[in-house]
Amino acid sequence: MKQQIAQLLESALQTLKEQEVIPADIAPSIQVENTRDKAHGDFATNLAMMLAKPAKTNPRALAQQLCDALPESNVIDKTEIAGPGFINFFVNDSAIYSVIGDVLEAGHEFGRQRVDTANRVQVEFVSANPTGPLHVGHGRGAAYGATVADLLQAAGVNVEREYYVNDAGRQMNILAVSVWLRYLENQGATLVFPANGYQGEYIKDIAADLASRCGDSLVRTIDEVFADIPADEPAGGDKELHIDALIERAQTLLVDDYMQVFNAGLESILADIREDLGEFGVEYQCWFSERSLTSSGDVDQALERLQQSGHLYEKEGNLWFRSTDYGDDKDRVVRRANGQTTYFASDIAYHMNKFERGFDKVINVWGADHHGYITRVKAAISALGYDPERLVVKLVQFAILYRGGERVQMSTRSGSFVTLRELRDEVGNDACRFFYVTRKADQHMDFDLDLAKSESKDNPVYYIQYAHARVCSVLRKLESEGMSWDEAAGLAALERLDTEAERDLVTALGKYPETLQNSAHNFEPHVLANYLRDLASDFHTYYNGHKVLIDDAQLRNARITLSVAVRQVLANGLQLLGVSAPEQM
RNA sequence: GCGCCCGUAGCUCAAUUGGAUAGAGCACUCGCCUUCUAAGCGAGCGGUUGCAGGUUCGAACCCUGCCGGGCGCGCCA
Repeated sequence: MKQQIAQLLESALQTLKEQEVIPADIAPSIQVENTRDKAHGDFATNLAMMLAKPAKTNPRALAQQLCDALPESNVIDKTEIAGPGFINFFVNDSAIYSVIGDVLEAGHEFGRQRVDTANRVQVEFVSANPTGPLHVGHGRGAAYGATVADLLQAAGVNVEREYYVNDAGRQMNILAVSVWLRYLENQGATLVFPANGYQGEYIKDIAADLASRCGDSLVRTIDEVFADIPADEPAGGDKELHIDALIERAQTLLVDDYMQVFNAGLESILADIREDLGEFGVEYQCWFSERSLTSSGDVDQALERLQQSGHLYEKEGNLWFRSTDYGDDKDRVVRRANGQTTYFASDIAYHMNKFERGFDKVINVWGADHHGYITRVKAAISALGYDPERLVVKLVQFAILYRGGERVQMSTRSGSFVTLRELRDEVGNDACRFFYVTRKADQHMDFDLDLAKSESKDNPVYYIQYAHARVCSVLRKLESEGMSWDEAAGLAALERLDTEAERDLVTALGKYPETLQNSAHNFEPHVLANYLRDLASDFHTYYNGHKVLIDDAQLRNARITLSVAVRQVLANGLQLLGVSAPEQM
């Protein structure tokens, strides 16, 4: 519809150019927008205001000339000039109402675009370190990333979802030591658990599991383990030195068996994360291992490429990347004097790998606390010769939980953080998914647990689902009353839907496809969430004032047809948000 | 100190990316069940968009400077 109007305007523009009202050499981008207020018609353009200056006339006069030059159209009822020079378009009802037939014909495909396989986009999200269960902060990234990916797919993008598994590095070694020490306890040893170790109960479960698989083959005496280890923090020492020494000791004592312990921790936690996300409706096409970047040679290759192009230099034995060439605050070390590559080096290799895999665009969903990394990663991408615009980083702020009006305190240290699983158990997957994406991602959000759990109109999830269930209910009632619905008759009688509420509802349906597109391409799921709430509201208003199951068969068929179309759009939208559309509540 | 993000109704948030009179929900006040689910609907109340300038036909949005809040500034991950 917008395109049709834009074409009419284009034609009018040409006419005025020929009449030399408007200079021939300007080519404005014609903007047709939805009106905010229906008193302004259905669509509006600001064209006259944009052209008034070059045409050396006032906007309203030019608007009139544009209107006069508009070709005849069977879609437009009338145009009006309003405000400072807007041209408002009033579309005739049959054009507006045709969307109902479109919805019913397309069904669950309505609003979706066919996937263009040439346009490959990767969405990487969550990517939490596999050192413990996901918490509510990861949950928001999961809901956001999954929804963005689904939206893009619906918008016709060939999407691949990926989880970057940080299965290398010091944190993972700390996890391995934590598991091993709990295993030793499980095998009867008494020891003081390191302050910097992973304290959670889940470590004990992994240790017990390890014990049942390996028996006592991994047992070493406490004297061996702790001999000459520097004191831990509670004993007046340094917790970092303490844990690092324990890591080294574990590797020395266990030799090849160390990796068995290491992998026991990694695999168990990864399996848990995978299951957790699966239950949350989040699936990945690829779980990408950080370790694989080293074994495949990608890290070496990436550094080699940077070396070749002159972006690396050595200083004090360390190898540095000159990221300051690309606006970074300081240069960054990629390989330490001891030969170890840094985490950043892995990140460089990882992004090189992504582009080498042929993705046109790469979207990273990061916690907002990682924003400092954007500059250096983009710098590396540029230095490797890729267009940094092909990487889009979306930052997700943390959600603050409230229960009973009180902020739920969370801290990793005390182990009192709330896991995603606990949250899902408490409020349900539907409310979780919806609440997480109902606010802009880069905005702090307050997550009201009581509201998410409440089964009332205050809860937007229930509110939308209820609208869907209501239509289902009407259809059930229809059947039990022995009445029937004739879709063709309904479509033929749409002109009977002549009340204001009905026209509003149909207009809302017509906005679904573009809402979906905007929501997808701007990576803003909240736009769709808000739309669905508004659509549900329009339907509730309609439902309250219009009885559907009436004796007038023609009007009844038309109203059912409209209701079913609304149900379809609600279902389509909810599905994209990962929320169920119940038939009964 | 430097860098990034944010500041909108009493509260939680929108605002089609520069458009018309800044909108919803909650809270508060008042109405609506003999009707397909009241898990619903309607009406009212509520604003100097943190402050001050600037850019233009037009600013919550763009620019500058303040004020206030968050985060980041390791060879950690």
